[in-house]
Amino acid sequence: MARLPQTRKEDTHERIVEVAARMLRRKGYAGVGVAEVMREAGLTHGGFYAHFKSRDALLVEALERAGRDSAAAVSDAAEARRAQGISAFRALVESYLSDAHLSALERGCPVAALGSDMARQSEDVRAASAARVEALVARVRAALPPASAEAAAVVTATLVGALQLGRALGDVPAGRAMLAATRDALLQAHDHAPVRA
Amino acid sequence: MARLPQTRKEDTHERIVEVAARMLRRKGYAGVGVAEVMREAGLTHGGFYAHFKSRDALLVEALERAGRDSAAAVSDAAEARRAQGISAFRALVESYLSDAHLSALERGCPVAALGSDMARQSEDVRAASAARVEALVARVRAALPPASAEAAAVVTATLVGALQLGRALGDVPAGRAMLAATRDALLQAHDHAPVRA
DNA sequence: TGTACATCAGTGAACGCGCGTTCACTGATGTAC
DNA sequence: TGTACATCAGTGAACGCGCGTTCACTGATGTAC
Repeated sequence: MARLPQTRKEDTHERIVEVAARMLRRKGYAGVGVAEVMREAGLTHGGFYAHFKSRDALLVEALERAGRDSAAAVSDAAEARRAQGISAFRALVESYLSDAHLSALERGCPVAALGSDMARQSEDVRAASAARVEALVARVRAALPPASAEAAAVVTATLVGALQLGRALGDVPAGRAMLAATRDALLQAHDHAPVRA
Repeated sequence: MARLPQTRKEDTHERIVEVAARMLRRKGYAGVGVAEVMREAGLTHGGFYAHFKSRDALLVEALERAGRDSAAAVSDAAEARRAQGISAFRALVESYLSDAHLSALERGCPVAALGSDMARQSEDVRAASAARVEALVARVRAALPPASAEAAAVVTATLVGALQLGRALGDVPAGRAMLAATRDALLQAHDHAPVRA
């Protein structure tokens, strides 16, 4: 499994990125501190710059890691639903807008966790963030029937907005109501009159 | 116009809040610094605590101010469209998802500007933020035909998500395409089969 | 198999800086007579 | 109308703290012979 097993340093590097990927979603861009990341990875902050050119370089790697992990988690949940004969689109919507995702901030979708701050980041970080948005749109498009592919952007906006507002409401029942209303509307629109943009 | 014209101090207070309301949307919660707000209001930072109990207290007032101003701006733009015989819902969607709103971050909707960070704030600030979300949902509901009132939550999520992702894409044409696709889909759904959640 | 040495990952002290908050103060405004 | 004084808005220095970044170092790992 380990190709190029330059293990010592690479293992540490990966551990730092993993910690940062979670902290990034839990606390936002501004909440990721070099010292705290290193401490949570079991190291002292001095060694940080042997692994990353700058804090921003860590954020770029953490974004990619968060996107990959979250996509895998949503895909797994969607696959489990598909196995029960549910359509790909319904499986994606039900997984993304699940109560589990609502409360899984630090392991969830980075686009929902960071969306409103993306435009405020340095150029490198902003580009890596925009790439996460585009990857999410692509995943939504892949789950839509070909005839509705142009609806990918709207559906993505709806998914992200609903998860974010559901969390912002603060009250768990209110957040769940936001998700339930959005699930129903998206699935109804899809069933009765496949969305055509 | 000036009721209770306790002018000197009240004028200053209002000026500080106005500066903070813009800075809050331009730079996010973490970007609002006491010293910078005071400097931009033409004062020194020492006087801040004669006006506010804490930085958080300023944020609460700034959120209310930002919500009120942005709602007024969107309402004005929507009214202008209504005057041309357009439905209230279409007028709201076209105003909220306009290219002007896309690039008016610091004067635009605070929910789109701050959404993903709302859940991370202190209790007071989070509550004031959630109130902005609820006020936005109420405005959307008021613009929907009574039979579609239950769609207010979904539509709000879609509007906020689209504006935010449009800004996150960084590239202006790409952002505008996100808004255009969302406008089309929302208006088509509304015209052909009034959304019923 | 054992010693000598180079490499390398991580340590910990230090830097300059900006943060939110406090406080003794100044100087202008406005009231009393 | 003019002087004496209290009030009040705003000033500026200072506090303790955490930030990102740098750097001389230590001590463990691994290679050479």
